[in-house]
Amino acid sequence: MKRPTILDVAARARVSKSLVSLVMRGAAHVSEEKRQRVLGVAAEIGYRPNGMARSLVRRRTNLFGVLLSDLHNPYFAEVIDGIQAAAALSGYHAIISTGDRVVRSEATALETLLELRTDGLILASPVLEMHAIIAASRELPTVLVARHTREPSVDSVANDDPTGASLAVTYLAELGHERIAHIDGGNGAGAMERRRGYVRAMKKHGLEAHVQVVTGSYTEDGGRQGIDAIYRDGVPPTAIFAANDLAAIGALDALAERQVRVPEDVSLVGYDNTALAAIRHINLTTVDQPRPDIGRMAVKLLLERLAGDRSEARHVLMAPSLVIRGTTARPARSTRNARISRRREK
Amino acid sequence: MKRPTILDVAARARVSKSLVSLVMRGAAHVSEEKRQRVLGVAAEIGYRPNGMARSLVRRRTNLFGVLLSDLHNPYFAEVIDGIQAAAALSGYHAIISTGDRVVRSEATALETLLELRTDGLILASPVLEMHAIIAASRELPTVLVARHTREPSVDSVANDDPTGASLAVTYLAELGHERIAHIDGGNGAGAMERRRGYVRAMKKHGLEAHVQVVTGSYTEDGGRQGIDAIYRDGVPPTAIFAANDLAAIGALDALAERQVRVPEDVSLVGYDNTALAAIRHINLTTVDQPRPDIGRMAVKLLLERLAGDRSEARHVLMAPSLVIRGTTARPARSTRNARISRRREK
DNA sequence: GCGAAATACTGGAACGTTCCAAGGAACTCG
DNA sequence: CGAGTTCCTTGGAACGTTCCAGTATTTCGC
Repeated sequence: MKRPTILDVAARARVSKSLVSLVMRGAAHVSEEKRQRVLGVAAEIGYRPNGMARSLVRRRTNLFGVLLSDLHNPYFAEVIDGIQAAAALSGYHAIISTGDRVVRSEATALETLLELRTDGLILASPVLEMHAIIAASRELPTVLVARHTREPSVDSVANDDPTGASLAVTYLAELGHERIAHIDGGNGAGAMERRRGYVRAMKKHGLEAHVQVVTGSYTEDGGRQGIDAIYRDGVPPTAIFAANDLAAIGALDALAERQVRVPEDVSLVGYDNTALAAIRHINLTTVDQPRPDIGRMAVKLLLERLAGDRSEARHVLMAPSLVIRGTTARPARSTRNARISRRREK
Repeated sequence: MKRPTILDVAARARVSKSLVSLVMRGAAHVSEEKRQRVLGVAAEIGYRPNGMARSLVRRRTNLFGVLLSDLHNPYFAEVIDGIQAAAALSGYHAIISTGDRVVRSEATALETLLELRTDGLILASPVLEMHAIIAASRELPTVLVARHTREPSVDSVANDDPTGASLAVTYLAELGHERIAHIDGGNGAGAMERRRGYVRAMKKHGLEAHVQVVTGSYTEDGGRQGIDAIYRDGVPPTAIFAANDLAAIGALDALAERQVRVPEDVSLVGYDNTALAAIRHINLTTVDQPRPDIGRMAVKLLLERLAGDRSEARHVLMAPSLVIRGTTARPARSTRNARISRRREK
């Protein structure tokens, strides 16, 4: 019942263990006769090389460890698609682990990955403290995904949040909106960058007078609270840019309760282009991140380090794009002002 | 720059490698003095045991391999929560791999897991052929999740789909509905069982005359097509049980297009209780599967096998439950018939 | 037809742990 | 106080591979 080893195959095929090793690795310069014999015996007795033993002597596992903050976030599923595709092309495999957004369990998951001696580490939006990340990066190539950093010792790849926010604002401004409010993501990852991008874009379009940022979060409730704040006083905006899709959906719901129609009375843009946004029932205009590309880039950074091509850190920002769906439209005529009207008539 | 080994620690702490090994594993009967010395040196030079070497000699990895058909399905995220929690309690770690619903890449992912010598295998709704699964189950404890089987050599744990369907139908019947239609899941996993459960429950409530099954699928489009079929001819039902949440949402959308109000004109029940269903904007009554429990049970089955407690297969069905939200109500009075009215008045 | 080069194969030494048998020191008990 | 325990500690033998240095054997060029 014991698992057969390379020695069992060798004995049975009447060759040395070294030759079996060569055959299993597909090496050249092996006679066809013995190759067939070894392969035959291996299949017959159900031999499968022991990856642990191989890794031990080769001192590499061909494994990338991926530490995910949260499996529930469908965002990461697509990043992993990219990781797996790129890793497979170079003969690597990804093994995924998670710490459920708890620092302690994330640390033990990381520890397991390090003990396993994975050849590289991809940390996707971890809640880990930066010093733990830096410590890991000293032991093996490490890339931080979807968490902004300027740390000189660890590579990173993230979405270009300011540009994404700018895409949303620019699109709304070009539709003719001026009073564009932003429901922000509180202190969520990238929320600061999106907020900053919103403000900068508003200024660029000469709309600094209409800048309105209300506090929200990356949740349905955050969006709902944002709407409450926006409609509490003053002239309501004609367009709202929410920090992410979930907040946008919360906003959508709160707007419906207030009998405010979308997009007739107010346009709404989300961020992330999650599966939710695509649901016809929701049909949300949103900013898409190139998730698979982010995963592929993470692997590329790892491979560069492994090849020894590079020792200084790279911080890559991937360009987002706008996905136009049904929650955006031109502002109602009454709210458009003269200047915009004129411009549109040119 | 080379990673320190147990020998480096031993030399520096002036003890034998065996003692270092004992200290690192937290063994009893080690003098406090040497323990401190070893621990101190280990921390100082950054020693971390090599898991590969350990696994090689111990002939176990304390790793469970989890092969996922599809990371995009949030369903599995919660199953994995349960797996990780239960595994951690017994000193195991889960490593996750996926084949993106492609038989070929699922097979190589499985191969990687086997070469890694994981101690157990959890196959979550794989698209793999059954013979490959049986082959794997001969090499190590294997449990099949969310894929029904009666295979005597491999354990399985799944949701009790007929019971879930019955919960939905029974609830609708008790609300007073008689014409309850079912949009099925085509040949998706568990679709047959849900269909069968629907028919059986209808009979149990004396509603066999109103059984109406239309072909759909586990997608938004499937739900939309189902609605088209239902409203094509005859008297429309007062309640619809969709094969899953996605189909229910497609149905919701198609119903809105036809100006049919939910739940005033027709009640709608989904299946799976995905995050989508909970969104206030959708607020779908649905059947919940105990996902974390399914994961925990999978680990339990593995541990039983590893302890040698059991050699014959177990096929476990977990009980689902109904989550009542906003898409269900009593049928409009005009459509209720006398018999039910009488019964309700008792 | 001879030396060099290519081809085909081999045994032993790693890789970094854990396990085992054993041995010395210190304690316990009648 | 002597024999048996218990407490610490140790070196050597695995675990299952790959790598390296080498040894035959064959092929090749001139």
